[in-house]
Amino acid sequence: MAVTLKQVAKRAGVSASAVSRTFTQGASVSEKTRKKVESAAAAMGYSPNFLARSLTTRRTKMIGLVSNNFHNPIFLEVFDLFTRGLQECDLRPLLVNLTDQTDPEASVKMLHQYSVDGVIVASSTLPPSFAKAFRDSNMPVVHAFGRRSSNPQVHVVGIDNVECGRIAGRELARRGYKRVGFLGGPAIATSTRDRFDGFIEELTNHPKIEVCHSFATAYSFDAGRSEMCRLLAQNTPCEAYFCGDDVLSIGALSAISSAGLSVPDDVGLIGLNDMEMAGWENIALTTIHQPIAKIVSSAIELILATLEQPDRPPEARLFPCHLVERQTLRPTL
Amino acid sequence: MAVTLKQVAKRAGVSASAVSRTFTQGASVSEKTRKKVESAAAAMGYSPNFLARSLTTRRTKMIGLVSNNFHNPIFLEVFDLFTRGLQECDLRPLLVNLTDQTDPEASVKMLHQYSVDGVIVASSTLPPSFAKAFRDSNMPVVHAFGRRSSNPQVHVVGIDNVECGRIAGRELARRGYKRVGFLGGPAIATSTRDRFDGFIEELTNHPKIEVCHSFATAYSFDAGRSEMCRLLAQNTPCEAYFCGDDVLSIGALSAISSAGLSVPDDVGLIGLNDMEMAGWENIALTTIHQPIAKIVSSAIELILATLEQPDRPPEARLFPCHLVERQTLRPTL
DNA sequence: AATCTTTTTGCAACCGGTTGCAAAAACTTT
DNA sequence: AAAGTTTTTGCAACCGGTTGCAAAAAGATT
Repeated sequence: MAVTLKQVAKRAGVSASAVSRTFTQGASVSEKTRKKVESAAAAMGYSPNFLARSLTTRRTKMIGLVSNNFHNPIFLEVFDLFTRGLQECDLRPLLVNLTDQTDPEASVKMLHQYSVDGVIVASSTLPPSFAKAFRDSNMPVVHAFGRRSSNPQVHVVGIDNVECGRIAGRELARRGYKRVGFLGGPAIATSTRDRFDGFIEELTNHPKIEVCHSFATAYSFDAGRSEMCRLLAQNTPCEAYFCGDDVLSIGALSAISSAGLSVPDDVGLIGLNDMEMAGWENIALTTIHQPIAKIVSSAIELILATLEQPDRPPEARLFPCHLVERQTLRPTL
Repeated sequence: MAVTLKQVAKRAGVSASAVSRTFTQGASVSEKTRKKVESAAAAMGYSPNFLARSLTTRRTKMIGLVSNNFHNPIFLEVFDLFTRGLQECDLRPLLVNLTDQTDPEASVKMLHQYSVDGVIVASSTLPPSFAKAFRDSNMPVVHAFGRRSSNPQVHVVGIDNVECGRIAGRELARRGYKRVGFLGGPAIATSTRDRFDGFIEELTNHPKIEVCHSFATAYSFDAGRSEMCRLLAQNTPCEAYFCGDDVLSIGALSAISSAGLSVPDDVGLIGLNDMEMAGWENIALTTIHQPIAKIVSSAIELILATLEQPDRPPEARLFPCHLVERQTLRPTL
């Protein structure tokens, strides 16, 4: 069906190598044969088969794009950025959705079988078994939205979650709240732990402030909503909450208004991410901005660099975050 | 680096064919050699290279997953469903993000160069140039969320947008609204046109009802919001609007509450899609449910069938939609 | 044990390309 | 025009697999 190099060679009256060379950057072909080949190719609608080519070049220009965050709307933005960014570098994302049923080893093996040049793991909630499998995969791997470890085995690009926790703690203290809560994502997620640690650490500087904490079962609207419902049903909810993620905050927001309470008058909220929706006028969430565009482009840059230079030592790139004030915290007293 | 079939063959003391056959479904190998090969392979960590294999089998088990809807949160659900569904069928999605800068021909060519077995185009706003390029690609193509055409050239799976327009029109009429509006997505999108046509058609049965219409620039929150702002600033906004998509509705909702008006008391809204967010308690959008899970699984089923039987005539599968009543339309008078 | 079947095996060609190498062709220089 | 230099070219081997075919091995039948 498809036109092959040999057919083009025959029609152009040249050898196969000549055809191959016309389609290879920087190969030696005279202007004359190049013209002959190009017109034959155009007439026949030929274009080289990348997979066959990859066999010898050892480059497929495919990147495994792996994630398990298909329920947090911010990841749609993330996928948009990744796909566009990779396409601009002439790379193709092979998308892998890690579900609970997925076997870590199997996904790594699959990516290996498809000879992807590298893997970008985009997840803030990567189970350790996956982290380990990718670490041991001896493919170039960049973990975006991951966590810096003391002994990094794999490139990490993301934010300093501990620092984000501190920022949130500091801000709630500054606003004069006396009883604050941490409403985190899944307790196992490292991002949750780190945000929690920073939050607590900062608030130990303010011994008068009382701190509670609890964890939602997922980074999702429903989880945030039901956790906040539970908290409000207790006799003494906090004055303000740091939610581990915007989508949790929005769930919490919904729970609060359903309970007939108002934000920020009755309960204050601060989120994390600054997803597009946080800026919607009917949400207007005060939140900590995570520079996802920078994270994504940096991850791509890093994977490209690692393709060039595979033995590059693992690197952690953490970007600073900043507070975006909207309308879910009460004014400073 | 990677272990090859030949190395395994050598170690197992058999021919290359024997190794190949142990890893091929239904090939003839004795139990004895299979065991030998399997233990050698396991010891060396061998697994077959899919791309090399694809050269002879002519199956890559890769499916191009093409979309330009990276700003409508419902598409995160769509991508989740597609990736899971494809993975279950042992297929891998090669993701392509069609941006405004993308050249239709070039993307088709690229998918061809990667020898994808088929293409699923998931878009409700596919520009005609792309539709044409994919139609002419002579690859198996299924257009999900597409439009039935009178002379289909390509498989389509989706909903009957005209009928959705009718449902919305009927519902607004039933509620006794006397002045209704259509707030559509981009005027060029076929889905918008069809929804509009159905809406108008239905309302011609109710000559007393006055109908206006306008179009947002995209299927996005911002577009919905700014279009609704514009409408409210006019002297005579309608009593209720059918928005061409939930995300538009939510933008409109925001505009309405910013204007100090209330839903459904001052303005009624009905959306289309029933995205997860529509059910969030602080949104509670009355909307027309689009069965995306069915659409996705049907699209996958159809592409699988087409792989088996490439000359299968183009088919249109349209699923029925139904109204989901929440709280953005006033009760029947 | 000899013959006939069936199963298993390896050879060799092929899938669609790339690339090192040496020969051929095209320029330069004298 | 001969010799030297540079560029272009085709051959052949290779990338990592699969597969038709005929020969070898195993099993069944007499």
